[in-house]
Amino acid sequence: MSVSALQAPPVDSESAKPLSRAMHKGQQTKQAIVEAAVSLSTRLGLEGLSIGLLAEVMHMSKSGVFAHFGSREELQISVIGEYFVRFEQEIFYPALLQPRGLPRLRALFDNWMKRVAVEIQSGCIFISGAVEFDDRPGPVRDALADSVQKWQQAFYRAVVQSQECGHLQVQADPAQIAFEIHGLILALHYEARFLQKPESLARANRGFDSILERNTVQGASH
Amino acid sequence: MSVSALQAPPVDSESAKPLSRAMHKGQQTKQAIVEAAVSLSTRLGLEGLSIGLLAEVMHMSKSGVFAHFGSREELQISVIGEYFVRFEQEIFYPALLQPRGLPRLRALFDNWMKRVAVEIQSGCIFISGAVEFDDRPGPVRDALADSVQKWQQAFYRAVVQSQECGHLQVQADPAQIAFEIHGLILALHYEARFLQKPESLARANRGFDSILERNTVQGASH
DNA sequence: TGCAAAATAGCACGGTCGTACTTTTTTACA
DNA sequence: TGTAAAAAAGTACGACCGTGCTATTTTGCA
Repeated sequence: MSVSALQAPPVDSESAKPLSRAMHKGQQTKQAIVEAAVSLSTRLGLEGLSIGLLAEVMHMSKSGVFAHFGSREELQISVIGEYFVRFEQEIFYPALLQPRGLPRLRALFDNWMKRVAVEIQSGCIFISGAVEFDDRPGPVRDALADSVQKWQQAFYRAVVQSQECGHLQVQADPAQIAFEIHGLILALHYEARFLQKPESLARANRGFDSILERNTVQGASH
Repeated sequence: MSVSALQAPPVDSESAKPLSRAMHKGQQTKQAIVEAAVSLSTRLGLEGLSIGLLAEVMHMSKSGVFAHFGSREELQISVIGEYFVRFEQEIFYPALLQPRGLPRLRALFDNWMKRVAVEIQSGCIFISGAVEFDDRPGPVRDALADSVQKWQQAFYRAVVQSQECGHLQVQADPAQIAFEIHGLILALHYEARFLQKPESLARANRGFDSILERNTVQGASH
């Protein structure tokens, strides 16, 4: 589960989730609980997620749900883990199918935009969680920061590779580019979800194009 | 308290706050409570603000605090109002002392950066509140959205004025510029406060300069 | 098929929350 | 200074929270 987890699709066929065969009942329902918890957390935040509400949604008793995790913190950490796995599957792995450099960087951003179109209605744990845990140290905050830094590194890597491929100017600061892209994503979330401005998605796309233009090597093929 | 509230400094000398004379005891302590509530809310969010904790900080009874507002929602709305007043005083009014156009736009952003340097340790209600209330309709959300839109309009106005003064290109989309500036501020908050990256402030400043450069009228004096 | 083990439910506890109601204290003006 | 009004405290209630403990049900393997 190191950074290399972002480099290649998962190869384990043992711990995969929907192979109800070879998976005991407990693990199945635990997986189902985590999925319901993710759904609740995207809307209510990790802090808004309560075991009582989760039990109600699952048609289970509070203690039945609780027994799978042992503590609320462990539940929250499981949610973050599951959320990150989905991030990998929906955004990163598909982007790896594109060739290195600008095409992959674009795919990374485009996949993100597709996901955001959904998250406008639900919410993003990496954004709400950052606000909820920004001065609340502990294992939940650590798990959250780890996940965030993993995708930030993946984005950073894609920018650097674009430079190595001769698509982006070598004198550009890749961390600065990653920072500005992050800003576009945050502004999109804020303005589309809270202020309900439908034009925000186009604005984020325009901002991304503008960043690329201004750092593109003239005449490069991509 | 309409949009014009951003256009000029307050002129009322009657309802000003520290004139303990002519202000009954109740209003004084209410003001003190609101100030303590703002301090708590910046750190814990508007949702994390509780009457019990606030009473403890104020060395008062819960019911004593409660009586001043009648409901938690009213307390939260008071906090938002006070927070917005500070925004005006620390960011907007000083910027109005600068001449129209780029100097004022720069002052707006610079004042913001100064304030963020403080908010790194505490937090920003306009950011945490957006996450907490993005799908929780009601008067608190409305008050929050109103305040946010007021400063967004002030920023937008400064950009348009920069175009009118011949400082920024007229073909630029001022709303797009405002959107990208908003993104820089959000990324700064996120990366400095949650991820604790100290270089974020410089990154935000670089991003702002880059936005201006790319929309500046060549040879304009500013 | 029986039986240990795993999964789930039931119940209780102490805590915090917002808020309603009543009582006491403090204020400010005649 | 006396007194009505304002401010603050006291108390209680019901709701939800996380979590520990015990009983019951369900599972899966010998």
